[in-house]
Order: sequence, then structure tokens, then C-alpha cells
Amino acid sequence: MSAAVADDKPRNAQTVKALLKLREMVLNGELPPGERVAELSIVDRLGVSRTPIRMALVRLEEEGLVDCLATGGFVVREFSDQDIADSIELRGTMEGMAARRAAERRPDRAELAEIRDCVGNLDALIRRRELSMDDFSDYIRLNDRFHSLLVELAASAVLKRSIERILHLPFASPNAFVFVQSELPESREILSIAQEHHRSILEAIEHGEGGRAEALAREHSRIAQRNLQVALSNQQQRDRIPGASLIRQRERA
Amino acid sequence: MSAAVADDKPRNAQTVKALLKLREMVLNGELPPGERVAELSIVDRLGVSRTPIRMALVRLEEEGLVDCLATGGFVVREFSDQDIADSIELRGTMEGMAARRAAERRPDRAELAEIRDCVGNLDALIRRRELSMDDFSDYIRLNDRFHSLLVELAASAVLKRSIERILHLPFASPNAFVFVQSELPESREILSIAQEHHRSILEAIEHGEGGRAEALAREHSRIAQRNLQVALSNQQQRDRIPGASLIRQRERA
DNA sequence: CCCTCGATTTTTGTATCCAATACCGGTTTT
DNA sequence: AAAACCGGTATTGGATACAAAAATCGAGGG
Repeated sequence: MSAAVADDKPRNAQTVKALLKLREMVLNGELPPGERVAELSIVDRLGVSRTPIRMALVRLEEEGLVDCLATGGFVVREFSDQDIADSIELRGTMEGMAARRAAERRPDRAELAEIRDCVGNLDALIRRRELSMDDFSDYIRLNDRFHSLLVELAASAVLKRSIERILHLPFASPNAFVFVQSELPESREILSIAQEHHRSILEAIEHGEGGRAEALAREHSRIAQRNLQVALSNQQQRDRIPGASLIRQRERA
Repeated sequence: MSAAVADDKPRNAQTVKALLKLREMVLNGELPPGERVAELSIVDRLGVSRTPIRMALVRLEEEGLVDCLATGGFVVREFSDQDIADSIELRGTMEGMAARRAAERRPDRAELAEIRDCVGNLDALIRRRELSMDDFSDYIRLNDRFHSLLVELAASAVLKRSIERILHLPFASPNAFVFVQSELPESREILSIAQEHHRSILEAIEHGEGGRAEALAREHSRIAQRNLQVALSNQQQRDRIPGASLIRQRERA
């Protein structure tokens, strides 16, 4: 019998630790945009040697979170509002392709079971009278699941990789701005619209309607675009710095 | 006066050397798919120490050319014919987005000058009676340039990065299969069709017709799909191994 | 004959070491 | 006073050292 509990110590523990921590530090602004990332300063902060930190930095550079300085070393990349909007649009485009591919593949009932279940759960969630904070985190989980399953249904490894990579960019994830909705009076309506999208995307896939599936997935990503706009104007009202980062708001999520 | 000749010795020369060489070795099959990449074996072959090799491998893993083995180390990734087709489709999708974005941006004459020039040169090239091998390499250069400029016109850093990354995948580049055309009797006709696409994509951008530009860019990528099919059936005729790699053919390019 | 187990030998992941060079401040010079 | 110069420090890229894990291979047992 296998005695292996979840004591999974990956062989490259230090590197993944550095990668996860550094990514988090960049995303939540602990390492401000434009700041040079001195490896030594990270060494004391994380307690791992330079080597895994450098590996992690290379990965982050490929992901696009840091830039490789010509003179050597890395700086935290600055993301303009336009960059964030572009990421969302690109995600929408690629998820559109995924939806079309899924529809054209004509998956059978078994393959569709999970995503149907997911949509069903979302339906049930939305139907509740009041939406507590727990409900919102459930929503985020289910929403994430829907998007993952959609990509899975496209059955394309390269598409999957490309989409997953872009999700690491700041605010590109499908629910990066759900926390904005949760504060909006029309929150429930937005969720209903999104859920209507989910349902019809699934329907289009079931019917093999590739074009419709694609168009809907793209339209779906516009919700994120709108939430981004709201977040930006909220922030603009709060402090008068126009294009500044959204990091503060995000911490509440 | 600046005495600096092109003695550009980048600070990280070893790493880029390892990256370029390793990428080439993977792409031309010197490192066959499925083979584990032992760092030591690379050390003697390239004459650089493990550290830069390791960096390069991490980058290649992010690019998708090698996979990170759960047990540790890297293996050359296997690309199925479907993977190659998917890469082309994804490139077409993203270039479609680029074309639409370019059209919606309404670039002015100055911004369009280069791509117009490029299309003009392509026109002149196609009009020649006979196409020599030199002409074909000119075509490849100009075609590459057209696609780069298209992405440039979209003015989206994140889109640009995503497209450039996928171009590193095997046979994903816009002219990966032009060498197939060059052997085909209908070669000239295919080039004409492609050029017609180039012209109308530019026209759509000039007129601000985003949807048309997108549709055309996508259609344009179908040429690559067809060339892939031809290459595959060619190879299937030659040796009877169905899904085998296209590497042999590529070496002639 | 095949399978299992164990010792040997690679190979990896991480830490450290070294040389080169970019950065910073003070100094000098015009 | 401003700009160029210079020297010291800090930091990076690359090489190496070392320990732990994994593949390899052979012997022994079923």
C-alpha cells in the first residue's frame, strides 16, 4: 500500500517557491513597477539562494511580468491600462477560438458532463436571493472552472498553453474584477448576463455552432472590459492619479 | 565620434548562445523529440557551463519546445501534426485580432508607409516571369516583414509578445512551408492568392474595416494550413510512417 | 525466464565562488 | 558652477562545488 501522504516535496521546491512568491510580490505591488529587482535583496527576503531566484526571474520575464534590462538584471514591468485591456481582449479572442474549436469537435455527452455540471451549479448559485461573500468566492471558483473546462474542450495543447500563460498577466484572469461587481448595485444583473453567456456558449457547443460559440465567448470577455472601466473610474475618483495601478483595489478581493 | 564598432558583446553572451543553439538543435531534430536533454551532454557540445544551459532550457520550456519532467530535467517536446495545425490556427487567430485592431486604430499615412512599401515590393516580386531560389528567399523576407508590420500596426505590446512567442514553435512561422510551395506546379498561383490577401488586408486596414481585416488575416493563415497538408502527404508518400516529423523536409528550406 | 532488490553511477537542484562591469559619489578641471 | 573624470562598491553572469534524488545495471530469487 502506498504510504505517501500529501508530503509532495517537488524536486525543485526552492525554485517554485521563488517563482510563486516573486509573482505574488509583483502582482500585489510589493515590488513596484519600474523597480529593479536586485537578486540579493530577494535572497534575504525569501531565504533561498540566488540560483532559484534567477530561474524564477527568467520565467517571469517570459511571462511578461518583468523585463530584462539591457545592462543586465530585471525590472518590474509597468502595465498600462491599455495593456490590461489588451490582455483581456486577447484572452477573449483565444477563448473564442477555444469555444469554436470545442463546438466543431462535437464532443459527446460524457465530455460535456463536467461543464454542464459547472453551469448547473452556477445557475443554482445565481438563483439565491442574497449573495454573501462566500457566494462570491464560490462564484469565482465555478467561473474559473467553466473557463478551464472550455479550454479543455477545445482539446488543443498549444491553445491551452497560450491561454494559461496570459492568465498570469495582471488582471487578465476571468474573475480579476469580480470584486468590483460585488460592490456594484447592478451586481446581480451583471452576474445574470455572464451566466446567460455561459449557458449559451455551452448550448452553441452542444449544437456544434462554432461561429456562435466564438462570438459569444468574445462577447463574454466584454464584461471583464466593462469591469475594468468601472474599476479605473472608481480609482480615478478616489485619488486623482489617472493611469495609476489598480493594486490597492485588488487587495480587497 | 563614436568609436564603438559592432563589437556588441552582450553581457549574457553565453546564455543567448545556448538559447539559440539549443533552439536550433531542437528544431532541426538534432535533439529528437522525446529525448531527455542531459545538461552535461550539452556542456561538452556547446562549451559553456551548466548555468547558461539551464537558463536557456527554462526559456525553451516557457516557449513550449521542451517539457519539464516531473522527476526533474527536460525532454524535447513531441509535436503532433495536430499541434502544428493548432499553432497555425492560433497564429491566424491572433493575427486576425492584430489586423482588426490595426484597422480600428485608423493609422495615418505615415504609419502605413512601411507596410505599403512592403506590399508594393511583394507585388513587384510576384510579377517576375520566373521565380528563382533567390526570389523565394526575398519573398520569405518580405512576407515576414509584412506580418511583423501588421502586428506592429496593432500597437499592442501584449499581443505582439504573444504572437512572437508562438512563432518560435515548430512550423508556426508564416513562411515555414513556403519551401513546399516552391516545388509545387501551382506555386505561382498560391503566391498570387497570398499576395491578394496581403493587399486586401492592407486595404481593409486603410478603410478602417476591422471585421474584414480580421476575416482576411484568418483566411490568409489557411494557406499555411494547406501547405502543411501538402507537406504531410508528401512525406507520407515518401516514407510510410504516418505522423512522423517534418524535419527532413525542412532542412531543404 | 522474468521480476525484484540493491549498489553504483549519473544527473539534477541548489549554494557558493569568481571575474567583469555597471552604478554612485566625490573630485578635479575648465 | 557645470561637466567630465575617476575610484570604490555593488551587482550581475558564468563556473564550479556539493548533496540528494534518480536512472542504470547486475545479482539473486521466484
